[in-house]
Amino acid sequence: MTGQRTVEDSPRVPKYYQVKKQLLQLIETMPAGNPVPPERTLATQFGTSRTTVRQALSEMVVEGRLLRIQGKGTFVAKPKVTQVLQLTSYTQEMRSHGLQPDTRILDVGYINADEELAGLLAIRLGGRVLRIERLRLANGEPMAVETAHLPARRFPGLRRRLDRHASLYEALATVYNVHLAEAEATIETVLATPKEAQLLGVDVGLPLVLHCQHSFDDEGNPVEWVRSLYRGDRYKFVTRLRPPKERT
Amino acid sequence: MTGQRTVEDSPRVPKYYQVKKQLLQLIETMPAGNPVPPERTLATQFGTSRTTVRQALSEMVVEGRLLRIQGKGTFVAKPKVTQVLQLTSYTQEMRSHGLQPDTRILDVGYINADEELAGLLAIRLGGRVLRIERLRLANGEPMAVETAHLPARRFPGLRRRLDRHASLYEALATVYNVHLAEAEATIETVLATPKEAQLLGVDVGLPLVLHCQHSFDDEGNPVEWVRSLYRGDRYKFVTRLRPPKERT
DNA sequence: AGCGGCGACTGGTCTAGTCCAATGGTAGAA
DNA sequence: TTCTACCATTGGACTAGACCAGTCGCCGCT
Repeated sequence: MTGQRTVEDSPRVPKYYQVKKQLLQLIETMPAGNPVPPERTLATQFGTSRTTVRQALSEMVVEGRLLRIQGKGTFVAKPKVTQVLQLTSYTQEMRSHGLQPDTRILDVGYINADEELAGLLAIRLGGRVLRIERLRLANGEPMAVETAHLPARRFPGLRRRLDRHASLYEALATVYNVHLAEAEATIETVLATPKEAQLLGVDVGLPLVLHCQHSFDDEGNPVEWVRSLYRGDRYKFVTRLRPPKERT
Repeated sequence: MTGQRTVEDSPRVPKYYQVKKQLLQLIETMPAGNPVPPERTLATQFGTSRTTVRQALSEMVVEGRLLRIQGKGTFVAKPKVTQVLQLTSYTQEMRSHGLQPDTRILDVGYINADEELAGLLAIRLGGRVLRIERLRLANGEPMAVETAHLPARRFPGLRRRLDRHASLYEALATVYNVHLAEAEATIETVLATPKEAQLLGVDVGLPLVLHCQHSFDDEGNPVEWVRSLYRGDRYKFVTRLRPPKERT
């Protein structure tokens, strides 16, 4: 008996959390890729319902410790990828991790800027925007979905040139002599919609990291606005911090 | 009838996700703090089980759209706080949002550095480390749990001086003439343990943002290592990005 | 008036199922 | 040998409950 919890000391620990702790011990010494016993087996072993086991497993999936595949089983997951928050292309970033990058264009087209997008890209309301939706993979595995928005007028013919360059940033530099100098990015937690889940090969509702980046060239003009969704179970981000600029 | 999903086009949309979409419409025009109907009522209205309703509600809680309080009800949540990723004190940060900051010391004590901590703080293995665990509140509401680690030898008497300064950083500057110049921070998704959940006033398993910060003074010496847990439903982070330093 | 207890109501956890969807192996047919 | 169908196994989603824990209002007693 663990004894009753004290009112101010020990929080009530749900049953599934106890199961989670036991599972953490179980997989502690397992290498990535190692199979974990099926849910129904674990439920029998732990003397609990399958729902309770599933809850424990789900948390471990969210935290990137396990990988669950419907019809196949549950496996110990690979370590998270550490992504540096900086202005660099996805291709370069993955290569620096020794991973084979790949990009699939999901959709390319022109849209008209609404008020928000017009403000972000410093174009007029209704102005033409090139929208590029891409799926980012590493070693064949989906890692992120990105939707970039660029002012069409500033980069004529960019759409046709996308295939000829290793990355969008390279195309901007080579063809238009535009170099990204700085960006402002926001990061927050969101959950995978059914469509995003399908693209990323995860279950609906998995926590994702929403990263919105507003990039500027070296003259301070806005170049793009990119909305990226990263798998929260697969990524860890790292960045440098400095003190705030002094107020004058 | 919505028709069968095409294999490559439309993902299967779970029933709870349909419920979620309806709930999003329901709360769209509601101000923060507005009560949402109880789960059992919603289950009857939507003609579905309470579990299915709960799943939809849970996702909206994780995303920071709803706030659920056991025994009380479910309410439309306040907008997320945007936290700038920079070297500034919590107190200053919250004030800049027009929020009333408050800090409660949970635990202060000395520990001996293990290998990792010794490396981080550039002290010898087993060296004395001041560990400060704090709960951060804004307008009386828990927002984050922080555990700071500083080399005890470098800052003698710091423990006794904590109460006399508005923030730890101010104490470091005033008493020891130490100013933080730069830090390296990692950010990743974790889930609230029972203890963390209790401290933050949330349910076990709520996604949190784990922020680990390794700070240095203007001579490049390590000053602290801080592990912070922010509520993912309450925070959005913003930062500035630059290109990587050129390789020479 | 203040305090405590009780009950109604709310959300949190768990059980025991059932059914659906995805995976992969095996057997049979071409 | 190759392809297809079937089946067993796995995880995903959902139902109908039951029980627990927290909140708050109301009523009765001091």
